[in-house]
Amino acid sequence: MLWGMATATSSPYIASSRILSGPVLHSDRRGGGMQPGSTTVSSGYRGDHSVKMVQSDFMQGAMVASNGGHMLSHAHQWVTSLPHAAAAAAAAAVAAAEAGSPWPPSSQPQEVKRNAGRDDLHSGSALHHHRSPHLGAHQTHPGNWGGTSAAHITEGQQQQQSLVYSQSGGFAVNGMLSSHTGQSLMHPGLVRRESPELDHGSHHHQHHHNNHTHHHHQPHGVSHETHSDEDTPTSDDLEHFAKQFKQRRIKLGFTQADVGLALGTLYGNVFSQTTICRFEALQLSFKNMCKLKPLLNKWLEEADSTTGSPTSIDKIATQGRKRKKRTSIEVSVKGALESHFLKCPKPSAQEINSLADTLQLEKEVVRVWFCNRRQKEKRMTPPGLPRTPEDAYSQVGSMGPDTPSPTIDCKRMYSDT
DNA sequence: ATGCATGAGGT
DNA sequence: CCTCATGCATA
Repeated sequence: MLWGMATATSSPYIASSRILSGPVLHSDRRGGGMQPGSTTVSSGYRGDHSVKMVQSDFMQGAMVASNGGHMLSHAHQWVTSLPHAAAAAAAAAVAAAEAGSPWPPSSQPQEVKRNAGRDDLHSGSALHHHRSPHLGAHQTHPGNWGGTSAAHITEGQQQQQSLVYSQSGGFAVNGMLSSHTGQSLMHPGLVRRESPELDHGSHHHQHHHNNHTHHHHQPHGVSHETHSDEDTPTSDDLEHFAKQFKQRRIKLGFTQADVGLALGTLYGNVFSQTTICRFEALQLSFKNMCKLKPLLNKWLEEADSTTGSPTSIDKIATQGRKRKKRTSIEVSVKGALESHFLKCPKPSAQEINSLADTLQLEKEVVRVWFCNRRQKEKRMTPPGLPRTPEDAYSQVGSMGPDTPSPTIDCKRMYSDT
């Protein structure tokens, strides 16, 4: 009954009552209209209307509905909503994860606050974004892990939002799921294709992250280094965890997609392969990493405890709405954009306009490109970091407060798979 | 594994 | 319009 309202309110993509709008197309046109022969792959949508629905969307919708009752207002051009009865296993959200922990050390103002899961022992830090969450020792260098530290990011407006998902279903929680797609259900031990770097926590890979988020434990409580806990982890923690997580995951024979799905059935939040992948590669923002860690950690526990649990899983439908076809930007154009980005990461609307014009791209595309580019800049692991097993470059980081890191570029790296 | 995209929130 | 969390679609 939780979705009672959802059904009522219904949104384009919710399969509440059969709204079947069928392919209601609007003459698409976003921004400026595409140029003929431009790089963009024409065709805003393809003609396949598959009936799909993403749980997350569903949930979100439901939530919104229950919360305020207001939800999306505009139908999208590309949307082709489809009715679909959904049998989801999710419910309201209690959630609470008040996301809030930003990078410990960073000039960027952000609230530091931990979720109210349970313990919260920090002494009442006044938590005023202004250094020292609880230990305030650090805080120096700018933000940015890979040092790409663009000096240009001369501003610091960063906000954050809270996510309100998560819920513990009182039901339908059957731990692990293994997709019998062909690679699950194996036993740890013989799986794994090749993993040069094997376990053991004896290796110390100190990365060059200038983030000297030293891990000193709190004045009281938690004092284990095997942080599997939930205090604001240090980036070191995260890195280690991610690494370990990946290892285990692989050993257990799960794919990133499996995990994402399991998380959904397990805790209510479904995640895509992409997200899991990015987590493992530390390509998420620090904050985001912190938020996901606990979940993945739980999964891990469940996973190996359930060793061999043959719960079956069902592939729920995916995708529901039509997206604008992904625009492929030519390399040369990308180069141009890159250049501009270096000069000015945040071009004004007008600059974007002219740029778009010059490059013959839709304004929107350019705008989004910059947004994505900026986001990328904020990820923990600068793309291209010697993340391969063989890394181990002990480059010893004595980098202090500021890491120049001139090289923002990053080269490819080939790894397995 | 990643590139481009969508959307919720905030200004 | 931005930031941020996420993910479809792709290379």
